[in-house]
Amino acid sequence: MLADGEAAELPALVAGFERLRPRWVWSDTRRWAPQLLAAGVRVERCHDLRLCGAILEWSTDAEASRAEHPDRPLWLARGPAELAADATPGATPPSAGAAVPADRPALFELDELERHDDRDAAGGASDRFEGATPHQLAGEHDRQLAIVAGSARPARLRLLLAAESAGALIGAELSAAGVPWDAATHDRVLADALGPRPRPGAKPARMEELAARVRAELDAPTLNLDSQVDLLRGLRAAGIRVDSTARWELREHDHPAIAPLLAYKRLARLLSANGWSWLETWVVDGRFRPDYVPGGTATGRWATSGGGALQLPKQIRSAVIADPGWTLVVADAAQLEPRVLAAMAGDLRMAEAARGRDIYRGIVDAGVVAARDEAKVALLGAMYGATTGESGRLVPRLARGFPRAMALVDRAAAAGERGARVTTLLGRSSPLPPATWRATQARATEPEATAQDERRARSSARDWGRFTRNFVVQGTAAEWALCWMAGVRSRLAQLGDVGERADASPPATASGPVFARRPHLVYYLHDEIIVHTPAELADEVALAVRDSAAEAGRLLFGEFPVDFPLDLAIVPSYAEADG
DNA sequence: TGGGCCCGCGCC
DNA sequence: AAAGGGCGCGGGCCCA
Repeated sequence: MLADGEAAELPALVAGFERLRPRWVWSDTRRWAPQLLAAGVRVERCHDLRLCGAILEWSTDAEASRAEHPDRPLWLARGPAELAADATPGATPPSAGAAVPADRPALFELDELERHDDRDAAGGASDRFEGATPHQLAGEHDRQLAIVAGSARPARLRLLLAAESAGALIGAELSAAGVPWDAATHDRVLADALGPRPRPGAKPARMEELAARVRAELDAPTLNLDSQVDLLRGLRAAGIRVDSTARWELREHDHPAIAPLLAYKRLARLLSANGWSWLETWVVDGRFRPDYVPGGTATGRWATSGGGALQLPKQIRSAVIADPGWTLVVADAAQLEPRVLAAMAGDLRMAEAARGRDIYRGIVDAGVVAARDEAKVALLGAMYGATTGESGRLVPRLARGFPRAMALVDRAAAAGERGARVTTLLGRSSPLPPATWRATQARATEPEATAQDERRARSSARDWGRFTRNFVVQGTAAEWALCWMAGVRSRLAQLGDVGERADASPPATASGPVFARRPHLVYYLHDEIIVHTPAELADEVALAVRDSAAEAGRLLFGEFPVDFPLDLAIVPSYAEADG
């Protein structure tokens, strides 16, 4: 750990070096970026050793090269004192002309890799550093670069590592800036739906009324609607034949208790997930600051640990309101995953169907299916591995129309069923199935295997096949989104600060020292972003967002003729953008 | 009392 | 309209 005195000097030191536009190499962005941002220092680019190491650990593209670099990491602490020694005398930040090459990495001290990376249930990265001796940061960086250089597709991996690291910076910046949130509007939404805020321990009035009606209709005066067990028993006792209390199953039944029950469940969800206590916990000083976990899922999509930022219900998005004089630029990539599939499969016919705005309409126009809804269901089924129902019935039609795209996902599924890894376009590899999965497969091949053993094995093989089928598409879409967002980030940085003109928007001080006077990303949801910007820059921001989308397409797919249209809106409130 | 599981449901 | 993939989270509930 840094000594206190050194930690205090860190932001100024980093800010000084930043003028040389280095790529910072550090252990973990989550560990370093927040304190820098809090001190008003933004870093342009970095190499996140933890995230990049996790990618390279499993990359099948890098397999051969990894074998040539088997050394265990060995961390050597390098503190700010040594960092400063590279600079002009003392701890004075160097001027732009100082003799430090722009691409020379600056080194941060690291005593041990943090390891909340337990994505690999199959075992791997998390025990990799177990008991490792302290080790040189630069050595680990060199090791990672060597793996990339010796890999099958170094340019793609390099792009992936840069995008992943940019994502890590963005994650920290989103939390630092926060989503502008109007607590009064949120409270109004809650009160309209639930009734006034109840006393602690009491249920909102609307929920109590609905619960009473359900109990009356079921003739179960003491029924606890919040208990799944109790509720299931109550429904059955009233003659409603259900196997669960899930909404989609309840909807199938015609009974006077169902409507108030569904209404109750909807309100209960709102209250527990985004009610008044959520508001008090997560919205401070007019900003919602969730804790993002970039690269937190197997496919490379982000996760959150706290705040539930990736599940913001549409119901409360009206509380996302730009500061006075500011506005929101809300953009999402329309039908991202099918477009990604078409491009990565090199399926020209599917890309053609996707050109313009609506790929589902395009599939109908190509004569593959008769109706837009059928196209949608078939395409989702192809990407998710549907085998039954309408979706399963339509998938073969899709396969005839777009054999290349279908072959790509079918190959991925077949690999998964064998227990093999699959890889995204840029080189992120899927985890291996857990040991229990292998045991299930092995059992079915034994001489004394029963029919049930075989059924179980086939079923779990298909389960894993659906995962890998979806992995390649979802993971590559996540890569597109990372590149998009990284492009937006760097373009916004070039727009710079709004000046001190009398007619300029006032600073958004709650966004923190780095972002108070400049457009900045505030939200990211898989294929959607929100930029909070001074109103006078909104058009420039929109252009930056569109340019970045086009650039992301070229970065991943070169000149392959696929486009990634955006639904983009410049609005004061998130609720006014079409979801 | 706290950890871990299941359920249900919000988002993509 | 449902069913295929990925998640997080809160509540209930069981068990130590």
